[in-house]
Amino acid sequence: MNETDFLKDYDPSAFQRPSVAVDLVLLGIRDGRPAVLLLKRDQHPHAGRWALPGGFVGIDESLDAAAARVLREKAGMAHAHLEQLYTFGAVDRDPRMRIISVAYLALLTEQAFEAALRAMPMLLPAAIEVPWAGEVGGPVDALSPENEKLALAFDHAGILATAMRRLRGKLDYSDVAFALLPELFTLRQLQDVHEAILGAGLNKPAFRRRQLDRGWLAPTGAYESGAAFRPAELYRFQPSTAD
Amino acid sequence: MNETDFLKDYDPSAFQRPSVAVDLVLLGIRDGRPAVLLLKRDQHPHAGRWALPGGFVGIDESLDAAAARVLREKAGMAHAHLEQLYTFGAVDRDPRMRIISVAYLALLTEQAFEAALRAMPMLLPAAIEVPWAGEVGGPVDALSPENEKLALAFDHAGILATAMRRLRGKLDYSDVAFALLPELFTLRQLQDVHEAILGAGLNKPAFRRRQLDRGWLAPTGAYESGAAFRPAELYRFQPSTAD
DNA sequence: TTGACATATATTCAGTATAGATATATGTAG
DNA sequence: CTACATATATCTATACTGAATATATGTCAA
Repeated sequence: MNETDFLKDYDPSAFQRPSVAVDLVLLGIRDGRPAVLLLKRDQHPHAGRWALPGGFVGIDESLDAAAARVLREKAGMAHAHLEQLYTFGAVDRDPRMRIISVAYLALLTEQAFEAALRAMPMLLPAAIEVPWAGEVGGPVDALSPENEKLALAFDHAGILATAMRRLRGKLDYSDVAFALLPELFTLRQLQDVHEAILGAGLNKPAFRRRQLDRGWLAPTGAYESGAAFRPAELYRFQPSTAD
Repeated sequence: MNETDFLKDYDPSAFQRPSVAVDLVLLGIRDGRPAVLLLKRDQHPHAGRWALPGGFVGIDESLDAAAARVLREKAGMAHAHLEQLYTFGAVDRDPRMRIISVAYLALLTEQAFEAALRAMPMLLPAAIEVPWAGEVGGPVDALSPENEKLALAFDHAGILATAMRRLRGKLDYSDVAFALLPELFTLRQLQDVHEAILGAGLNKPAFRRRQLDRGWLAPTGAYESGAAFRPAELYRFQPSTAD
């Protein structure tokens, strides 16, 4: 910004500022499908619709800190994989006033997802249905536990679609999948996560090879228990030293 | 955001709002290297340092519209490939006041880059030096025409590094490279753009094959002229119909 | 105690893509 | 007309991928 613009701004009444909020896509895998945690709006506007948890950004609070605070306040969660997704700034996205929303993607393990549901009973777990393949695609649907399409508030359907595109895009060149898994996991669990996000089956031996060759998987020597068949080895995610 | 938070906001004096700005990374290829257009700051803070062109977002202006306006006002340009990059929201990124900046990446053809320099003589073309390979990396440097490292204002060095990471990441699965080329171009020019952005040489026959197999290149039957050797065929970018 | 079973893990093989090297084509310049 | 620089085409060895097959290892039920 240049100085002329800035000087105008020194007078707080010179022009109006938009409000800035963060909205969280709390995403996990549930019953083999991607799922998101939603809150029901009980007030105008969009009363009765389902919304992503969010909150305004404090004047002395960074965006990342605001996202972490919303995670704490709305999902009762101290830590999660949090990454900025996209900033939504259409003028009329909120009919009340100008609100710019910085969307964050929060990735939850299955345990964290269920813990959030217990801690905050007003949260609804909604399965995400992605009706397109690959990474280029239009809207997605959020389904109620009864498998009915949910009406989302504001532009939150668009935010959700952006989250799924981002997640699919990053899946095979980044380590995001591990943010959805517990500390110890089997290769089958890792593949299940990939398949849930991609919405497609994968070739098992090829998947194993690629994952093991990546150098991110540290075998633990321990094995899963309780299965009615040969138990699989448990692995741990080990961030690459080469990075 | 929930209603409690929102009601607080109905009273404009209840809490302060941050200012929201857009900053543009005006990027082109110059002398075979990626280059960015910068403005010298003549006022406190960071007086004498070089900054990305930017401007505040109007209360009735979408983020994309604000970016397009800055492109027009600061670079004298009606159109360019514009995409949102990342939103920077550290509390102390501007010492004067709280300003959240939504960074945009603007891709300019070589002609557009030079036209901007002519239209706005205060713009400085700075070569970008990326001291890392691949897509994961730290800071980058902006070099003056005399090849000296420029001191950038605010967190703009970080924004520039984010832009280069994004560009490298998108290069081979998206069509961004064509935004840096004129309407008609040869395969050699396309490869030059890729090599400039990646900072590395590429195998020529393999590059040609991959590009031609993608289905984005429409041969025109016309050939370049004026070269002291066999002229190459001119191609046109044709967005895939399958997408 | 033993064999059926379901899954993990290992191996193999063919088809495909890729990098790199080499060969050929085609314009300008002297 | 020939040298030359580059475009374009062809070839080959290698790596990767998907799919099929074989073997290992636990639980469970007869």
